[in-house]
Amino acid sequence: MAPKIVDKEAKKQEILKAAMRVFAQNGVVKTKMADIADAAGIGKGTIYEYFRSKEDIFAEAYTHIFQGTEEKIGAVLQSNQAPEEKLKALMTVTVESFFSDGGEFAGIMMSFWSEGIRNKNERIIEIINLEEIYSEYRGMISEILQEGMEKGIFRKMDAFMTASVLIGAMDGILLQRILDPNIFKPQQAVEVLLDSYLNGIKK
Amino acid sequence: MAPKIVDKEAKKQEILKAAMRVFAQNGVVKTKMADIADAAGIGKGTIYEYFRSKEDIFAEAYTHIFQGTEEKIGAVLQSNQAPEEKLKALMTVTVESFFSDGGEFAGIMMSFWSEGIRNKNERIIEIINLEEIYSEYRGMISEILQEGMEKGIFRKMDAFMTASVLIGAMDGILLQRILDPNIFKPQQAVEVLLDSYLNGIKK
Amino acid sequence: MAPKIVDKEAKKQEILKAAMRVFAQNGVVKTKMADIADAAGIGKGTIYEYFRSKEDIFAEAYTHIFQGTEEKIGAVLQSNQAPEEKLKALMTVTVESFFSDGGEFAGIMMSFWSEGIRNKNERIIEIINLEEIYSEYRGMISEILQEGMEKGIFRKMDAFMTASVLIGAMDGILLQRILDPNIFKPQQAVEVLLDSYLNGIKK
Amino acid sequence: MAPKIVDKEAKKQEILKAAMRVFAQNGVVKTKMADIADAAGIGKGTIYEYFRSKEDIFAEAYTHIFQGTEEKIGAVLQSNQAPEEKLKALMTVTVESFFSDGGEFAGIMMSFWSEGIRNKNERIIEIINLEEIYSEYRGMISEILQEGMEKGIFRKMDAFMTASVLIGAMDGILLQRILDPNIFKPQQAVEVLLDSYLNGIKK
DNA sequence: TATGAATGAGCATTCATTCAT
DNA sequence: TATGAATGAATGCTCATTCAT
Repeated sequence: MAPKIVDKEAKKQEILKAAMRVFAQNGVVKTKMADIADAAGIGKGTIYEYFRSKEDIFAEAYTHIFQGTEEKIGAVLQSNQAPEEKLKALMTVTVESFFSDGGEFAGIMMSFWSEGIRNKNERIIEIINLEEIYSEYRGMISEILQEGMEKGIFRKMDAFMTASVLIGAMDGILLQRILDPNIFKPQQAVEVLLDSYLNGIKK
Repeated sequence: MAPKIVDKEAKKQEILKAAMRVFAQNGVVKTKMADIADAAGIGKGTIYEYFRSKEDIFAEAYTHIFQGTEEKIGAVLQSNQAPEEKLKALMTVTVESFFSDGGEFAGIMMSFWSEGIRNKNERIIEIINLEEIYSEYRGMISEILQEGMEKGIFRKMDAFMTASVLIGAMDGILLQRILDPNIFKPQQAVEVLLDSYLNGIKK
Repeated sequence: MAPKIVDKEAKKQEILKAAMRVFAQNGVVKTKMADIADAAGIGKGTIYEYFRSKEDIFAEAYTHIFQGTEEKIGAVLQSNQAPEEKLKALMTVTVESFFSDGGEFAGIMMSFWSEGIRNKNERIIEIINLEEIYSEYRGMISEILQEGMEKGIFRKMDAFMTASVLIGAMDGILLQRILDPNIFKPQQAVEVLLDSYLNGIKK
Repeated sequence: MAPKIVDKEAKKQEILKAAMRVFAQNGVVKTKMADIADAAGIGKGTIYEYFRSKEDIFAEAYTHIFQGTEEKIGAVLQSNQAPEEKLKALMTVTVESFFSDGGEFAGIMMSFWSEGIRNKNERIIEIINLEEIYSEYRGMISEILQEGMEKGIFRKMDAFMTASVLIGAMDGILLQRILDPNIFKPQQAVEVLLDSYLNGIKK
């Protein structure tokens, strides 16, 4: 009489995938546990066998999405590319991770993002610490810029501020793209952004 | 003989201010009518003497914030400044309107923004149509860029894409600033952004 | 410095009339104090200078309507008419009192009636005791029928039951007439009712 | 392994029964969802597992009550009885359906009735269209009367008006009976009504 | 005396979570 | 382990009544 053998971890991932699909569609707040259960093709109660709460699912989804990205970014930073190329690679990886999975991630990210914003003072900050994320990201870009300045490739500039602007630009581009998926290809936007940025737009 | 004399308009503004404070803090969805009432130091029922519904308050807050900005932007566009200056003025006005009122607006804006995002397919879209807003804004900037290209000031570029990137950059800058108010002065960021953008960062 | 002289009683009646108008239109439950105030052209608070509560207005309206009718009915009963005529007069008076005032009363009566029905077990029973009203009415008709039997004009019958049936018939007629004001003239219906009743419909 | 097995249809009927009990007692408007829940011995939220809204319960209760009656009436109309008998059967069926279920139905009917009255101009009219009900009923009786006149059994009369009077009489009888359940047996009243009506009360 | 601004109890409905099976 | 029936806390909104002026 062995218990039914189920790969708990696999099922958990299945539920998580389902949840992410619904989160992306309706936003986290508007997603009901019943919706997730339906999407996963299981009963409402079953969710609680794998997750403690809705918030828990949210947190795991968040982690799931960012894990891959962080690794890829690390690889870029360790590479020997020229600062210019490194910058481009960094932004490309970021944008791509948003739109991998057919752009579905992007919608969830937006949800995380707005959730992160509105929960500035609450408990979710422990899970989604946008401030920290931005801070880290700023650091990485700053370093590349610094490296470029030291190597005489970039002109003198306020690296910190420029990093902030670059990150902001990327976020904003993603936002517009999410609001209107047909507006432009994100990858293309990154190129325009970097081209303008690197070369200026003035004659 | 006479009823208590109350400046209904003034009181309405008071409640609106209170609501905006709470919206900024907790986000629109998480704000309860009771919270607004508490913040305004009045009873729950009293709110309904001045506003029809929570959605109504939301809409009025939104209008309240954006009214001034739109007018100022119009003035910039009508001016005779050079494209370069016009671009700078446009972005400055936008950023400033976000941080007028001691930065409190910014928090609410973020709320509107994330609300606009998460409500993409619903009724609030009638009030806050982010897509439309972005579209208009893109149009305005595109025109300036076009003008600059025609006048031989800017080099040839994809005006639409560049406009998108510029808007995105601005949004992203604002977001970071809201998340961490001490990070930089938004006005300063705009300058860095435009400087880099206009002149490039490559030597 | 004499106080403003107001005929309190007159004003009270004015408010009552206004209330009755609204009751007739919307039903008692759905009528808000604000509606009554509006209809009376006064402030909400002023109503409470003349009535203790909404229920109080309801009770007074009820009394107001029935007072006249009861007097008229008393007169009929005291008259020397033949039983047949008395019966007709009684029913005519009742029906007429419902449709005096342009039929406006009828609507309120319906409201009182349904209110009386639905409040069978509550406090309003003290005000509107339908059971008692019906009981009295049955008594009056019974007596007329009895008188007719004694005088050999009516054939032997269960006076109590017949009285009940007659009253019921009248009520039901009024109800249909209220639901569809164009269906028939109430007076005409009473004639048909009594004619059938007195003579039978069988050849 | 299996969820609690519940006969949803049975439970729904249970809740409906409970609701009808409370409706009969307090009227629909005054009945709170909490009352129904208490009466059914369940939690407030559970009601919504079986009904969409309070209005829904109301509509179902209404349908529940009338379904049987309409079928029985149809059977009577299709029968080959003499007009006299048909009339009697029709009224008997109607009255009986009111007092089946120990007279509990009658109270709810009253509630429906008064609800139908007071909501003449609103949305509930879609559920309970008293005018239509009366109109149909009038038609059915008219036909029987007509048939009787054609067959030379009834004397010439205004069939429409007489039908109205008969219906009214029945309603009124029911009302009195509901207000005072000990007053008479409804079936008995119908007999008196028809006897008087068919034969007249005059010698 | 007259007023209407202010109020909070009250209500229908939603939904995350529990738990008997 | 899986389920979904059951639940009640929570929320937006209404309206009779109070009371400062």
